[in-house]
Amino acid sequence: MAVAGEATAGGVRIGLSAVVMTLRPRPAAAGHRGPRAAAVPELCVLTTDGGGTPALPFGPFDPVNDRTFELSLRRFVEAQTGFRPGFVEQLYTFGDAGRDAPRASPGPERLREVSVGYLALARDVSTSRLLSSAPGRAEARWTPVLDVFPWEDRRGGGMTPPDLAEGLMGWAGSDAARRDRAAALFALEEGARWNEERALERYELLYEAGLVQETGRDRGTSEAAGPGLALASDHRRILATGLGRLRGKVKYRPVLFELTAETFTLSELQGAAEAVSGLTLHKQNFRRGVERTGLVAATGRLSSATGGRPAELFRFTTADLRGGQAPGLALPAQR
Amino acid sequence: MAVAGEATAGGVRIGLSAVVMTLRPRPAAAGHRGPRAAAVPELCVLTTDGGGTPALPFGPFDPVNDRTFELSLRRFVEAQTGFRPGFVEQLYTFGDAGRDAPRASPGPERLREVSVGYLALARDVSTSRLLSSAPGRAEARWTPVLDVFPWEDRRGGGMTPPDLAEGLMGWAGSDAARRDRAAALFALEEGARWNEERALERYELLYEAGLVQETGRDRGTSEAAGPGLALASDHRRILATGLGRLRGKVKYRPVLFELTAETFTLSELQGAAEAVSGLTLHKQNFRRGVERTGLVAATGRLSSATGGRPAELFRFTTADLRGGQAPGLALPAQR
DNA sequence: TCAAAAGTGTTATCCTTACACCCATGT
DNA sequence: ACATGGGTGTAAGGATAACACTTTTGA
Repeated sequence: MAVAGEATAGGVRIGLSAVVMTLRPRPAAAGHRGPRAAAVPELCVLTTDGGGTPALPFGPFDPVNDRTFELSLRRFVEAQTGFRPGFVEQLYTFGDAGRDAPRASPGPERLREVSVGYLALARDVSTSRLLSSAPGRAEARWTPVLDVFPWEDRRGGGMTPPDLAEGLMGWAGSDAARRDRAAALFALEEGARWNEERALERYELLYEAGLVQETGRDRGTSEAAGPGLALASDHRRILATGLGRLRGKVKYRPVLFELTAETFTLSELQGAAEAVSGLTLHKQNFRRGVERTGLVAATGRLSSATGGRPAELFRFTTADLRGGQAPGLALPAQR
Repeated sequence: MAVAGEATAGGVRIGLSAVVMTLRPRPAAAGHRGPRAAAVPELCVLTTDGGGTPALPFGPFDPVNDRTFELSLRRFVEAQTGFRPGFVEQLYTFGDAGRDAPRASPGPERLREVSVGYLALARDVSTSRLLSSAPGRAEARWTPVLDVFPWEDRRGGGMTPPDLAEGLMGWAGSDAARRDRAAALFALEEGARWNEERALERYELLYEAGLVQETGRDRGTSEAAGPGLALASDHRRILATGLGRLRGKVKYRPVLFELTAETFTLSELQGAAEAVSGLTLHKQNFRRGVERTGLVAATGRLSSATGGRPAELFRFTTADLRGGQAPGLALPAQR
């Protein structure tokens, strides 16, 4: 029976990668005990630490014991991290040669790694314990997604930092196509609008432009620095895929409620939407949008943990009225 | 070197399936030489005929010779069918056990087949030759997609046929959840709105309800009949995935122009959108929507092949102005 | 009484939907 | 002239975006 689950042959191995996301209370900034701190959560991704570089949970597909990819994924994520994901959806299958380039393969042929990426969502798990340094096991932790992609945070009037914009323009040089592409993706021009869903394209542009750490690593040139936290292998690309998918999906399916508690105030819901999208949203228009969907219902109870006037608590109602599918939430940007 | 490209081991085999779609002139109905026949195209999918049941082009992934899935796909589609696809996009990776159930596997272990599905689009190829019965090769042909999914055609006031609605309600019985699901997906209730993107969910519901041929085949029970043309293995499910993806994508990316000729009249463009969506669209609102996107430009030339007043010819312009991404087309339903 | 956050009213503008009508060509 | 399809004007209704303002609590 050999190594169960190690599906290898002809230089191919099938593995599963998991982008497991949750919202966690943002740790209070040192020396700045903001009153609303609890209401501004942070989007985090589950990572393992297999020696230095953080990585996504990654495991072999076990064709003998698991009937489906999804079961396989749930099994190894729990084994590696002690965490049991809820909502799960396939992202993409990555099979390109060279995606893991500089690693020498053990055999005479190059080892070909095919990985099926999955997105999984979970409610706040700050109380539950992740596996830490169990023998022979990777250490699991929650890593803020915007630490990995700092340029994806547009809250607080956050523009693309000047040095990154300069780097992009330096790469583009006089190539008009490059300039246009960079300007469109990063909304560099005055009045241009930022599309939060295009996280993957932005990452890939930065990779191509040699502005992230992975470029140097994969080309075997230098260990150049770059913005954001680099991940192992092509995991940052997979994470960007997951972030883009989540940001898009929030707008047409009620997935945000996979990330929130049973009951929530509308401000908390808005905070969740802002953490996911990386945008500051317009309060009243967001509320009107939420009401229009009919996806939430007032519970009558109040939350007085907010510092100001107590807020009404709502809950998600699965009333998927209207012939169509259950919709998502409008994300009306502020400013 | 053995069978190059046959990636097998541990009971797993990786293959690629292709949903190659194009628009072709609908063959004139016998005895009804309609004048506008040329303007109403038909969405077709490339199929092979490996002994009786039509199948999608399916081939092994060749990890030795092909750097990427996409190259592998392009290679074997061309080899099998003589046809070279243009636009290509990954759909989904299917890995569930039992998806090919009744076939006895040769070895002691069950052969596990993982297939990566792809969507490919092509301009009208009615002039180019598909490979026909070359020795040792599958015969390729274009199969109308709506012959495979007759219930997906809502043009001409097409409602779900009464016998299918009855079959669904018979399956649902007094189970309210089943009734709601069927009613929502097939817009059975008065005034309910049909969502053309949900082709996969509709097919899966029919499969679950035992109303398509594949149900009986996979359960090994009877070779029951059912609406539409059954395909080999789970290829009808993959095709439904592709159809749903295409119908959705048309609305937010300019993919329709991957299917149309260099120049076209707005009526032809509308016919293409109707063939893809299975809807009858509102003429003027469709035009306004097209204009608003800025995706087409008038050429100044006229087409007098229409039977009435000559129509202006337009062409796709890749002017992806406006900071965001190039948009798709609005599909304003008629009636 | 004041800061902080909850929650509401109103308006201009745009897009969607829907109505009906005119225009240019071939037969 | 008339059938056939190409092409247009206009208006109601709803969604969106943007104004600023009132309410309720804790400190």
